[in-house]
Amino acid sequence: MAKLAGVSRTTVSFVLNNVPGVKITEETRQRVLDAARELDYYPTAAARSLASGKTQRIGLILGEGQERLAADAFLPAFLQGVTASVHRRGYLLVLQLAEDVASHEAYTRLIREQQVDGLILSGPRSDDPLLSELAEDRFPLILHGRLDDCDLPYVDVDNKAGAYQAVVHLIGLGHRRIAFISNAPYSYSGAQERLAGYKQALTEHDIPLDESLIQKGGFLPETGQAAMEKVLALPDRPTALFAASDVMAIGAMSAIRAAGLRIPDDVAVVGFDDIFLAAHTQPPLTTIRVPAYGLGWTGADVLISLIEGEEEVSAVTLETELVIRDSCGAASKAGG
Amino acid sequence: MAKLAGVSRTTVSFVLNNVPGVKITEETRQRVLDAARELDYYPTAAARSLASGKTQRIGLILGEGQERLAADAFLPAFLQGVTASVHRRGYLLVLQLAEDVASHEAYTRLIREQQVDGLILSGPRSDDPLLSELAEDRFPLILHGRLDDCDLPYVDVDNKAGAYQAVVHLIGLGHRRIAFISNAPYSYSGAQERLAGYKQALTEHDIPLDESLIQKGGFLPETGQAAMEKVLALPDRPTALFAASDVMAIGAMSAIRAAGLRIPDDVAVVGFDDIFLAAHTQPPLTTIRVPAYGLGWTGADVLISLIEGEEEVSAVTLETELVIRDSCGAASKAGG
DNA sequence: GTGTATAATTAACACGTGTTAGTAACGCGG
DNA sequence: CCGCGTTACTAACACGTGTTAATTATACAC
Repeated sequence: MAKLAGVSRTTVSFVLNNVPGVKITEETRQRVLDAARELDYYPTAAARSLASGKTQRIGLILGEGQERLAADAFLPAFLQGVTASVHRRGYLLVLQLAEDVASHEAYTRLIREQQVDGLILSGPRSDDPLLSELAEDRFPLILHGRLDDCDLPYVDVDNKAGAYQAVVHLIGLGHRRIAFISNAPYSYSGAQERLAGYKQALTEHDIPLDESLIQKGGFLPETGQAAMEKVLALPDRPTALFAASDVMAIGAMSAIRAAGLRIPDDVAVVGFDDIFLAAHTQPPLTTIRVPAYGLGWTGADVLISLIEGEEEVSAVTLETELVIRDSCGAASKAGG
Repeated sequence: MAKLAGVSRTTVSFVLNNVPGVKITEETRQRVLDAARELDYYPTAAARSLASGKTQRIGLILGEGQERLAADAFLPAFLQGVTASVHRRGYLLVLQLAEDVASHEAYTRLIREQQVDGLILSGPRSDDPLLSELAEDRFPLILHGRLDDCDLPYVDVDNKAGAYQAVVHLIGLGHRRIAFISNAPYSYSGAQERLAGYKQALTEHDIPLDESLIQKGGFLPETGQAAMEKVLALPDRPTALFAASDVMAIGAMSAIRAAGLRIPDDVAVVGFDDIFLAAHTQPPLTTIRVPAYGLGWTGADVLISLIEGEEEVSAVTLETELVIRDSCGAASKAGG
């Protein structure tokens, strides 16, 4: 305690916390600050938390299974955004991975032990009863990824609009038989929304839906490859593919090459995510850019605002951007 | 407090913590446990920390700049390993990213505020004075990545042996002009070690070193591409490339294709890391597999052992593994 | 000078747990 | 019935901070 150096102790607390409504002489204030600097004083987190009831920490729960996480080229930028925001607000980040978010053990401890002031929950499940319970308790909670039958605040990218954008681009290039490979099981709302965007684009351009062109993908590139093989085996194979993730696109491109077809001449490809390797596939991948950093940053920022009671935010949706490279054929057409 | 439900309060602490050397009747023990279960009691972390002096948390500092992190296809598996180990030991993980580990603000707060019991420091810098200071204070600290002039315990992969393995493989396929592209600036010990392995392999096989074949890479694929372009412009271009990271290999492959050369026929390529996309490049990449999960797991495990005073560990080095795919030409040679 | 409002500081309590020292209950030999 | 050792429990203190209420110093008007 820095009281030894100065004169008081309560005063130290007032000075260091800049408590409003308390008048301190400029002289004593300086004396306290000097002493703190000399002793290299930092208040003990545990004591502060105990007394104030705030931890100055938030938790990030990543509810992704092993395989999804391993193939998540997205996480680094997302984490970067989260930590940047958290750091700016003077908080710390507690990270927890869970095989399955629905297994409560993952975050009940964090909440019940009061390890954190709030949570970002990535990959929520609609069948999680604890979620509604937390919502009732008004525990500060932000979802990363929309949840249909739930009014908890969330942060997400506009998946449907992004997919729509991608497919309209392909339609604009003259394609009418466009295959779809999902980025994940449809229990993930993101997968549903990207499919919805695909369908909307086709419908609005009077192109009939062909269920045989719609394939399920997973997280690993192999699943994209397998899905594409099925589609290529159809009697009337598509001239274009919209893969709902870049990883799926990369797997699918392996299948297309293996079938002896050229990209984009025989099959045009558009992906989703714009992972950092998308610019270095063969050919470079046209894709929908997702602001991973921004998602993380916003999620943390909104959560902390919620914790500090500044505002009442319901939901934030970030926009995507079409990045045109070579795999869709637009570049060569423009050139020719 | 669950004392209301039972009879005491100190007893509750004894029962829940299973304090050794204290005898409790089986009956009261059950009564306490029942009450705890009924009230869904969890001890408050802050109070526990304050009283015990332990936080049951460890910190992970990632000292990677923006660009490196964005291109780190490695982080997910590493994090998975860390969190799995941390969780198993009943700890929590506090994650902090720092543009530069040498900027102390990144972790002084964590230590001084006693937010964590120990730290894993990734990407340490030898010019960091605080490191030796912490070493003297005997603050539990594990480095991820070796540091030459420092005797702090570390966890790392055997970079030199891995590189040696890769280059010997190429030599075994008949190559004698083998280019090298580093995975990072040489201020990173890992980059130095991989270069050392390359040199050792050549020397042991009586192949003279050609400095013009040794190029500096960075973190982004573009740097690998640029490095390869330089090498290909040489009058006597190499027949093989050892890229010290898969990301460099992917960038280099773009350059090789752009030069109208075939892989592996004209230039054989071997990478390093075995990121999850390595199996889906064109052609699939032969590479050195690094146990990212194991690195994370071991780092956390060793740190916690250190914290709990179980053992005195100095350093752990994990082995790499050669994964043969198509880009080195071994497969086609075997087939033909 | 006296009373009163205001400014500056501090004493004292609270936060919820771990832990040491001490007390009450019990058994048993004498 | 007493004394002593063992067992089962608890009272009381400690951890380091935030915060309210009380205390002392200062300023000002009459």
